[in-house]
Amino acid sequence: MAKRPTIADVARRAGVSKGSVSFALNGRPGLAQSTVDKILAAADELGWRPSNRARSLSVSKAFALGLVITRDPAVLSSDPFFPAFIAGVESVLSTRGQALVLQVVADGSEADGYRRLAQDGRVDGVFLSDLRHDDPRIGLLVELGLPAVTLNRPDGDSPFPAVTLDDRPGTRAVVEHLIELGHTRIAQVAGPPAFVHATARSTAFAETLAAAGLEPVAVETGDFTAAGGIETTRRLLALPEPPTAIVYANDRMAIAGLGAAQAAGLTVPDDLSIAGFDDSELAEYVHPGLTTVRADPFRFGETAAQTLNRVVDGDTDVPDVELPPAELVVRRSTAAPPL
Amino acid sequence: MAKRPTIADVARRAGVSKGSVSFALNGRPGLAQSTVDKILAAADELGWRPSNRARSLSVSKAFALGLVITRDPAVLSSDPFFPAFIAGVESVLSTRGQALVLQVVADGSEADGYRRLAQDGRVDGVFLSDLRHDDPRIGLLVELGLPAVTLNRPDGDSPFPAVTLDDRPGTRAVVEHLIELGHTRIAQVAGPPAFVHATARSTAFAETLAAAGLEPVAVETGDFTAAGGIETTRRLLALPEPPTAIVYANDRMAIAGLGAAQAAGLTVPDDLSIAGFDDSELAEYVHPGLTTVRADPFRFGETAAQTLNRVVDGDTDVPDVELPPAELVVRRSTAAPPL
DNA sequence: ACCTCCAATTAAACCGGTTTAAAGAGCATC
DNA sequence: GATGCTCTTTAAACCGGTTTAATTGGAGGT
Repeated sequence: MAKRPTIADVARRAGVSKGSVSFALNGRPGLAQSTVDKILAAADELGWRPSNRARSLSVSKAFALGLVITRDPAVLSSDPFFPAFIAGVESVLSTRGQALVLQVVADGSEADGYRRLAQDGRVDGVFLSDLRHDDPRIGLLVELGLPAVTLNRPDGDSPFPAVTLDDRPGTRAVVEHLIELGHTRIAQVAGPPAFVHATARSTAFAETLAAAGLEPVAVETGDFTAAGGIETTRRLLALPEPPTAIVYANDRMAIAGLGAAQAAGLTVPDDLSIAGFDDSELAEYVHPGLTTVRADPFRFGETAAQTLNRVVDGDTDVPDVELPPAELVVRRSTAAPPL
Repeated sequence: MAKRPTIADVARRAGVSKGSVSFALNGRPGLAQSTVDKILAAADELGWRPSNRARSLSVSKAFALGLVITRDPAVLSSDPFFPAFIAGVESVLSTRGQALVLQVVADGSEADGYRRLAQDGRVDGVFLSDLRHDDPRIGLLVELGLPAVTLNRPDGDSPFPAVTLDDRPGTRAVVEHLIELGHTRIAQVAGPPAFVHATARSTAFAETLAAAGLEPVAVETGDFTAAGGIETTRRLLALPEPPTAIVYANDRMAIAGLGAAQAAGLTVPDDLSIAGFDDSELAEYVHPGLTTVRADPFRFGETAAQTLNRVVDGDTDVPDVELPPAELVVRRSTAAPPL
């Protein structure tokens, strides 16, 4: 376990100064090509890689990006979004020698998470996920001077670029699909209205129905968890005139709702049609297969990382990026309503 | 956005030298109490927090731990283990001002992930999850000189402490539960035999059956994914004498298997009993609720982080830690076999 | 042969902490 | 009053890079 070589070792071996090694490594002009070659060869022979720690200190950068997620079971426990999103982020970071730093915080104290990342200088920028209406984190990050990219577009002013994926076309497609099947009594289980993406799905739902001259049987507000899916579904099924189709704001609630309907003695899709949102792994494999909307969280992560890196690199006025909208995936959980 | 204060600012304000400030901060003896108070007061007034970067450089520590996970959809996509595990890890790290660095790597190239974390000096230690038989990563980490803790006990020699959760009692309980219900034709969908925890569950399954004088109808090897759960279940149901109960090595395969059975026209549990492993969120809410085994990944993360930190802190001979075994959760997916 | 100018290179400061060796202060001892 | 000893405190080196300002050497011009 010999100590790793330092820049001084390389300099000595190449017969030049530390500064020249630094120049050669960073491809800065002003060095003769022959010298550059000599230095790179020496570095190679010694297997030298510059120390991140030293570099971090002298250039005041962390070479890392941060993601704060809440420990809230609703978001954390089995959300299909984050793992794939993170994989997408990493696919970008690994090519640039950057790392991803995770902060998991207690529900409600996300601010502390960002503050910690900033004060410790652990990261050069952060991802702002699960954007809320009038999200206080935007102001916080401005105050902390921490670059960021928002996932979805905030409603207020924001100095940060946004990477957006329009949930509305997918939701619209689901509703239209149900209407085409002949449904007129359609209900929704929405997500918490505090979230931007939850309300986007909700308004798209309402607007599509309205465009067809229909109105929702009922709209229940869930919390994106399976438990919430059960509870809201039970309420909908207990209505004097229950819906013949339910549109859920995510797959977890939909799969739980499917279970609730079956537990209530209903057959899906004969008695009740059910649609989700996400196309999570299990959606395809439950019985009946879940009609849902397919997003691409991996690509979301990839794009978000690229965008954030442009900001971090000092690019001003990085434009928002719009991802291709999620598309409808029709499976067996939706069919014509009972007669 | 004034620049953050440095140790020199604090020293000037307190009228002492940089060194004294450092001593005071780290609670080292040799300073008069009055001086310590004066320094801490000055630090407080300026809102000074030592720079992690500078500290990292001078003490050659990263103040961070690392986790490498594979991008393999089988492990990544909706594994209920990691998010909760990570939350547990963070609950420890956040109190110590440490960070968690994530590396997501392409399937099969985990070695690169660890190598990168080590060479970049990003972390002081790593978690070794999803331990395999004769896991090559152990040798790699020894070679890299990177401290680690293994999740489960490796079969070969290992210089690292292990945090273990015995899967066998839980599996045994499931099988005994099925036997008590009257099942004699029990099959298993195992995990990939390369994984230590997969074979632990498999041997416990086989041994418990054998102890009751039974033998498995069939053992299929799945890959922990929902798709694999479907496929193996179909094969089991197509046997000339199909099982009356199937024990799955995780919930994802079990839930998919449940779907496959229902799609084949069977009623669970009347025609077929099904049991999973993990007690993931959806287990409770699918129909019928899944009988499974409840592990505690949060606590696993917590304990692993504490243990790894002892190693990182230079404690030699940190003992292995055994977590309380997972326990059986009986729901509606298991019942007496059909007559 | 001398001066100028430019390209290539280097010495040294710097980032913000930690740590070691040495200096200084205060007091008892002889 | 000099010596020795402990208790505090400090100056300076160090971690391993980056960056700026200064230096060197050689080519080109007159």
